[in-house]
Amino acid sequence: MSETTPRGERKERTRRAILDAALRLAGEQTLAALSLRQVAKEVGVVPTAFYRHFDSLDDLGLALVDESFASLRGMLREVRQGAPAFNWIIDNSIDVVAAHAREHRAHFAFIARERGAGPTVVREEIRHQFELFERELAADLALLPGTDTWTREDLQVLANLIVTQMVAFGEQFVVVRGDAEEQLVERARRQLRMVLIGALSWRSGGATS
Amino acid sequence: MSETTPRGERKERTRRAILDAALRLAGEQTLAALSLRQVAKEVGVVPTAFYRHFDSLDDLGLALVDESFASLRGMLREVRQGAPAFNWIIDNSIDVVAAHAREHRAHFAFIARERGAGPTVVREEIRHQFELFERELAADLALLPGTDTWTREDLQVLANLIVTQMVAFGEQFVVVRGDAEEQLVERARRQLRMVLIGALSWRSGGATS
DNA sequence: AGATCGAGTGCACACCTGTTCACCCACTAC
DNA sequence: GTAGTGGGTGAACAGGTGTGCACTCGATCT
Repeated sequence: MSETTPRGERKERTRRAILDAALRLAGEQTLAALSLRQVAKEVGVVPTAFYRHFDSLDDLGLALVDESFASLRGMLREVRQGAPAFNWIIDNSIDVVAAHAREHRAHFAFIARERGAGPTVVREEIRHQFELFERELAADLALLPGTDTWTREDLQVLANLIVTQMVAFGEQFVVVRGDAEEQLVERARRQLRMVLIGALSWRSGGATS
Repeated sequence: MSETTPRGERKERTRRAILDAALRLAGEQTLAALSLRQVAKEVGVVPTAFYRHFDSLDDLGLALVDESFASLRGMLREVRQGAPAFNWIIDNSIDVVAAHAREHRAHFAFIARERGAGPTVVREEIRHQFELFERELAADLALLPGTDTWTREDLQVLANLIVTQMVAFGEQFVVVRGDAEEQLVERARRQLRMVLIGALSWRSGGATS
């Protein structure tokens, strides 16, 4: 190995290879069922070389979480560029999530899988990241027309509801193939519309029945 | 082992012990990361005895899924006993889910975990079971006042939305401890109210913004 | 020029993995 | 009472597991 490469570059290349291999292998099972030796073999490197880059598989898992959420944050930034109106949320955000899920399918699937199973530390980090999303979304919602009379708590509750739906949408989107995709998008759009109609008549509409 | 027990009873007892042990161990990691020998040791039985009861760990997994959903079905039956009105759905269904989640915490956690990770066959079975729930809920929703003009598809979409929320609620409920529980319940109630307000003005209310 | 660093190697260890096989021996059926 | 059934045993297998340690040898520093 190693023709004549600058040191840092070589290290970075191996690190990337490990991350990619782990992401691929975790896609077939789950991170918790993954072994250091499997990853090393997939990369084409001796098992002990792994330790030059990560302390443990949990460490690797956290790195993958970071990577995955980096692309998700990019997505969020994109969503925020639109005009602040309810219709805009419905039409744009779902398409943006779908586009990014298509592009980073492996990362989406990884998050979906490790969100519930996966090493404790990884689960916690993912949950934390989603909480951040939730807070940012709540802040955005406060800027929308019609939410003037809302309490901070109500905004948070709605944000949680929307994030839950989007997570579920992403999870299903990543599993589905081809023609069913558009169908899934249409359903998500309708659901988000239902939710936002309900939200619009929240303070004004009152109770139920 | 085996003092002087009737044969069938003895077998059933061991089977139960295996299921319980597997449920407990899976709670600490995930089913996919579980080994036959771990389970056998936990039960206090030799590894090969496992095969007298299950063909494989996947087989065991399916049995656990069946068990978990059996209690969920009991829950569903309970929810259906109420009067068919929107208010009733909000006030009852969440409490019922919470009560059952408290009582069958391990089963709920198992489903939540294995829904995303876990052996393929187990994932598919869980997804299928939730689909059945969705269909039953859609049928119930059709009986409610105000859904007369809805298409079958719209009912399905709303049912999916509600099931998604309830699954997310169950997942979070099972993770939380003590005082935060009631807070979580209150949030779920408010969210369900938002959703149903939106649903009520679905056909009548029209688009948005 | 020579010294140092550090990514990747190779070997070794003790342990855990699924599965096979022949074997008990308490229960059941006759 | 005698034959058969079947849950549980214990040893053995070929292989996979994480990790420690001494090593190479090119890239980097002085």
